[in-house]
Amino acid sequence: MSSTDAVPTSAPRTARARARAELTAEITNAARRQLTEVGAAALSLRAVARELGMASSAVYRYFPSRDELLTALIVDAYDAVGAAAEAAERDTDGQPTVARWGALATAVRAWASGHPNEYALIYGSPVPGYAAPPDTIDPAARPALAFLRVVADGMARGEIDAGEGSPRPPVLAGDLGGIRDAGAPGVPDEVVARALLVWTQLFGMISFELFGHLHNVVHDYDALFDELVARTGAYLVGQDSSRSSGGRKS
Amino acid sequence: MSSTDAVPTSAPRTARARARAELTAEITNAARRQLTEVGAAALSLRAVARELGMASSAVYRYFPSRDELLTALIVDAYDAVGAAAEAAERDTDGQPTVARWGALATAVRAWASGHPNEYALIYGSPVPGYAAPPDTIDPAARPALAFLRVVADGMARGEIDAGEGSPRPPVLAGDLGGIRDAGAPGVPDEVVARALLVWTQLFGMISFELFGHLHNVVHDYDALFDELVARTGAYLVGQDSSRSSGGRKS
DNA sequence: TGTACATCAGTGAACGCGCGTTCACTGATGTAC
DNA sequence: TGTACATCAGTGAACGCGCGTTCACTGATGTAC
Repeated sequence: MSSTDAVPTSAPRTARARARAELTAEITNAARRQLTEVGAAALSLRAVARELGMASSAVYRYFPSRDELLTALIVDAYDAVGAAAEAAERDTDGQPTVARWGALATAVRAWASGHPNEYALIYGSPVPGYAAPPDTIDPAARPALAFLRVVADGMARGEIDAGEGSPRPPVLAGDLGGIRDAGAPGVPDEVVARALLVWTQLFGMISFELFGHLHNVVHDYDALFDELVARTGAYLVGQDSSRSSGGRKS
Repeated sequence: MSSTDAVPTSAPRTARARARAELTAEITNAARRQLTEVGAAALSLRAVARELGMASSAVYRYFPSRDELLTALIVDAYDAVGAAAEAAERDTDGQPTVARWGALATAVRAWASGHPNEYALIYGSPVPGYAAPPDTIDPAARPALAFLRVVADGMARGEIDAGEGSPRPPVLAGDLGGIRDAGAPGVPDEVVARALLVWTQLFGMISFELFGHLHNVVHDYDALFDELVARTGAYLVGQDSSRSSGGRKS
């Protein structure tokens, strides 16, 4: 889950290398903890150093600047949701598409609820003055790619009713085709469009919940989530929209 | 559009009062401009004062603290989207529900695109260390209430097919009922649930666009938006989901 | 209409704070022979 | 295996910065009589 895991953990030989790997992880952990308390924009190198009981200048042996530390946190966060989504996808292999979608959506929401500030870091407002470097691109794509695998799989197994496609402007068809090429082979435009709809709905719903836009309006967020996920699932596979299966999870 | 408009603008008698109203507006304008450049978390009283060429201490004659200035900006932003949504609702009076939904959604997105930092301020991550005071509650509800008017109106005119309701857990039914009571009289739970789905989808889609999650994936955001809004419109009124009307706007 | 007093707007200096980053340094760990 | 030198980790002081907020003050505007 930590960015240092990207580098193979296979027994760093020297004591120095071992200590370095451990301290790098401890620093990102402390930063993550600080994120939880104070939010992304207020994350400070000095506070992290303080929490670890070391001189603030020492942190510079591990991260060349505050922004690089932020980048590590962002990559970690994307990797964490990505891993959660991939696990849900893997664990439901062979199950009906609607169930797989429900599991994946629930996994994303569970991660978000458990790590609200990390969720806000990657799916909320961009951090002012921070430009995400290219290293974040691949991790950022992981959750969506896991989702597209569910869609492509459902399509291949004939569980998704693509209906009769209606004409779309060529630019849009091009974008939808690009998504198909990137991770949903064999999925027609119609279904890619549905996938985009339910995917953005998922994040809109989670953001509304976590950022307080349903405060005093919704009281049982679990129930609402299950209801709407059942609906988006039905929509995704092309079932009649007015038939909402009340399939509840755990 | 400015928070000072809440106080009746009806000719302040004394020159002092007039000057005070003007300067208060100038301060929020400068703050809004700063927001555009630097984001919410980095908004600073001193920078605002600098832009207006006055001593930083002078700002305290108008706003007792930085947080109060932030609150004014938040209220202004909600009022601005709210006004845009209400105008769309009003201007499409008598038109089909799907068209009204399209106009309202397009108006919200247009405002968001034109004021990305204000959008991020109210619909993005919460500002760390800032707790929204009760004054923000009413303005925050305006866009949703305008939307619910469209739904209630469509229901009353028989344009929305409610289908046969399926059983829902009592807590959820209670929440949906609360929404009906708050602004959608006569709208059955089934349709309130659909409204929640398309409403959260709208903001998820806008956030993905503005916060860069579709970067290099989608190239024609207008086309995608029109496509998905046509779909959520059809879903809202209970039309067959696989029939997407290609209704494009302006 | 004119005067005396109260209210308010704006100034500039100062407070204490935490921040990111640099630098010369000490001592420990690693490497070459 | 032992020594000599190079590399690295961590320290503590210092830099310059911008921030929110307070305070005693000056001068202008408003109000009561």
